[in-house]
Amino acid sequence: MAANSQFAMAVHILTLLARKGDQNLKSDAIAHSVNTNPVVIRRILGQLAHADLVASQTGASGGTKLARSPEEICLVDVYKAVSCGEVFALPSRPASQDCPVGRNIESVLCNLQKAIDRSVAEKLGEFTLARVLEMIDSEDALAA
Amino acid sequence: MAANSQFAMAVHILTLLARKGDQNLKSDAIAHSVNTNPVVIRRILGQLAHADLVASQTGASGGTKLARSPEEICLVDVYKAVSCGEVFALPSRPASQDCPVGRNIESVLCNLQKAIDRSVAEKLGEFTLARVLEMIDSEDALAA
DNA sequence: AGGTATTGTAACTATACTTGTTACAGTTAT
DNA sequence: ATAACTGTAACAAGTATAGTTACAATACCT
Repeated sequence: MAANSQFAMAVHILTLLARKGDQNLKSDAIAHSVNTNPVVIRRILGQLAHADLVASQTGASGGTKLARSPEEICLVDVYKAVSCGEVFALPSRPASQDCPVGRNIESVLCNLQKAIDRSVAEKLGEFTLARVLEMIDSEDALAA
Repeated sequence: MAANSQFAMAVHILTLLARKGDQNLKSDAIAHSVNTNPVVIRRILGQLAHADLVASQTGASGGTKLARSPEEICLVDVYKAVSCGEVFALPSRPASQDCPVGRNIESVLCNLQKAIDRSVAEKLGEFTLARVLEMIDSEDALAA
């Protein structure tokens, strides 16, 4: 499969929007920077809008801008907006209830899953969009 | 897609093997507990064998047992054995190099990816197979 | 009002991964 | 020898992502 890169694209998109400040940015311009199709961008923007991270305007001179300041947008929010939030999946078929292990593995795995997902969320909680923007700009300064 | 549940199945399998101690367990018996096809089990066992977590014997009265004690098998090892170890993917297409954000986003995302993957690995490093076994057995004791 | 630009979304294709399944060669105990 | 396993190839079905085209709905601008 094409590995799920929506989170990466979402961060890219939000970084562009953050730089644009209060101005609307068109999906076409974003698509150019991300190097993909505008519809792919608009799909992701839809998910971000649903999470109240961005706001779009239709019509001529429309486009999208951030719904909050970059300091108030956390990468956990982005992650939750565009992914299922689960690092690994539980089996689709239930284990055998005839087996002592099968009977209890599901709840153990479920707790483990929650612990792992929580640790990802906590780590992503350490980063704001503002900080990503700083990193981008400082890398650019280094290259200059 | 069918979500990737190989890690969950691998933990289930290893728990069964841990309970069996030094005795060989057949893929058929494992498949019964996991409620799937023996070939699916053998595929995962192959990955676990490659990581030196289990050892199999072919032939009549063959099967598989742990290659180390449950105290020496960590869930990070299992995770690394059966998955790519990446919580999110980087985009397959390179970003536009004409754009200041596009030029630098990849290295920022790559560092972020490493940080997240590291935090997952650290959390999984807190659990040994022995501890999973304890959890399974204590849940069983509660149910009894 | 009318023309134009832009979003939102449906529909379709190509690609690729996971799971389940059958089949069978190779290997080992009895 | 025979029977019982593993290892693995090959294939089908299901499903997710990414890319693309197309178009209705919406809003600006003259």
